[in-house]
Amino acid sequence: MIDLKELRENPDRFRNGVRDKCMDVDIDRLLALDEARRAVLMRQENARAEQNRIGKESGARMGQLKGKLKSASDAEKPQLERELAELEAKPTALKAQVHECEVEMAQIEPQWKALWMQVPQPPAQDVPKGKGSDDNVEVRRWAPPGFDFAKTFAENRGFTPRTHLELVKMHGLVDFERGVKMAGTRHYVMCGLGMRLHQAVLRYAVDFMADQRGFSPMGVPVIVKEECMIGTGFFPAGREQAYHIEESARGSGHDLFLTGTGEVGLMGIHADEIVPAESLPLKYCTVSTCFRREAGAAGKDTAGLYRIHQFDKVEQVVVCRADEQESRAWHAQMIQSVETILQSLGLAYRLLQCCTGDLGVKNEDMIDIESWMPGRGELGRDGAPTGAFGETHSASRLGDFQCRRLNLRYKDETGKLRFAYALNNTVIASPRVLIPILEMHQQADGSIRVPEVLRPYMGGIAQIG
RNA sequence: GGUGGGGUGGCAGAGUGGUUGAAUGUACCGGUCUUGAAAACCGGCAGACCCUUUCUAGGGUCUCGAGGGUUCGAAUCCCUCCCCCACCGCCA
Repeated sequence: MIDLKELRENPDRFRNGVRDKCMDVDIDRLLALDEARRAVLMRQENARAEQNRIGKESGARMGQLKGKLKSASDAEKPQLERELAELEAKPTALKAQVHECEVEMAQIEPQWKALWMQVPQPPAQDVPKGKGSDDNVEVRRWAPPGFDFAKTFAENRGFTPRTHLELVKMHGLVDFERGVKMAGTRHYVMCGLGMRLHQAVLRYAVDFMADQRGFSPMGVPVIVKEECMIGTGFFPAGREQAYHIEESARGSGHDLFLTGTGEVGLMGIHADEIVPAESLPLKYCTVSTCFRREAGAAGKDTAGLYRIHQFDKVEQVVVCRADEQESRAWHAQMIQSVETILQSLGLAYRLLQCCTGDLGVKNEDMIDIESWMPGRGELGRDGAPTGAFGETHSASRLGDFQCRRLNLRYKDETGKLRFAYALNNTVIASPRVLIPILEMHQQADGSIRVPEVLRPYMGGIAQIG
């Protein structure tokens, strides 16, 4: 969430942020609610202060009188009662005042809070303006030696590619029918070498981050309380995307939600903490199963491993000092890690600077990495797909938006408490990344060459089929 | 699932209706002492929010698991919920 003080001082920054992100949050209404809230708060606090003052002044006397009253004779009672009533008159009136304020507050506060939570982090200055993914700007692209983006797959490799769907069927790597039988649409069963490849990719990515980049691997909950979802910024906006375990409906416990990314568990670790400044930057990675309802995506990418309800992902996060330059440096490093991995897997990819309209509520800067998938895209003259980029990674800078929500702080050199800056990036998401791996490494006969870096994780197997 | 015991400041641990945001210990920070350290002694040591401000402070409200209630006044009494611990049962 955003800093309310900053909103009051510089509302235009947030008005523009909302506009540039093509969102609809009424900043002026929030400002009005905020002002109303503070007015009520002030009245309430003044009444309370007076109440407390009187309590200190004559509280003891009141207690005394009450005590006396119990053992008082009938003759003494009226006098005592009178004094007591006199003493109680003022605080009783104040009590009513406080209650009045509470009632008003109960009106204002929920609206104020709800609206506040919706205000997005404004995009960084240098993020290109745009309406949606069509306005994203390509930063650079890379292809393995011998692969030229200007040519078709057939021209590059000398044969027409099979789609990953054909390849997994051919080698029995994935069983969609039985996945659907058990769990419905967008579910699948990973089989044999398919499962091994899936695991190999994940293990390789975790080991890379731990060994080559010094990130601490963590195992985190994938079913979490609502606070974690709100704290990490996925709720309220993304509520429809998350599976909801409604324990409350059973009359016990609290509701839980399945996380759609390891980011939730990783960032939740230090929620409500003041971490030692020396411990920054925190560099964590995790491999976790991710669950997504894909609400609103009906009919989109229905076939294959591209858009599924359950997958596994290695995620990396960095929590660093509240310093934009440092955050940018980490962003670059996290992206570089991914590029190293993709290159070692022999995949072709491009980096896209996402435009303002393609950003979510919580990020101020986002780079998407799309891998080339030869089996995707329009059909060519020969009836085979012409290939297309498909998003496999997303690297975000969140400023202090997420840590503010999570209440994750550190003490800076001057002793001031500050909300840390957060970043996150996919390391590898599988099985989606198996699509480019299978399609890029297929041979003319349909067999698949296993990228060398994965072989140690597959018992040395170099080829599938 | 059953029974019992608990949730108070970084930790430990008092406190059962009225200057208790909270004793005490300990940890931590600063100082004195010391060649240095330890010990001892002195001082400091929660956070959020609101208001004012000569931009450095000052004032106020809230917070003792969470929420609600009783009361002039709640850490303390009542209700609901959550969590933790121990033992038993069940179980991957």
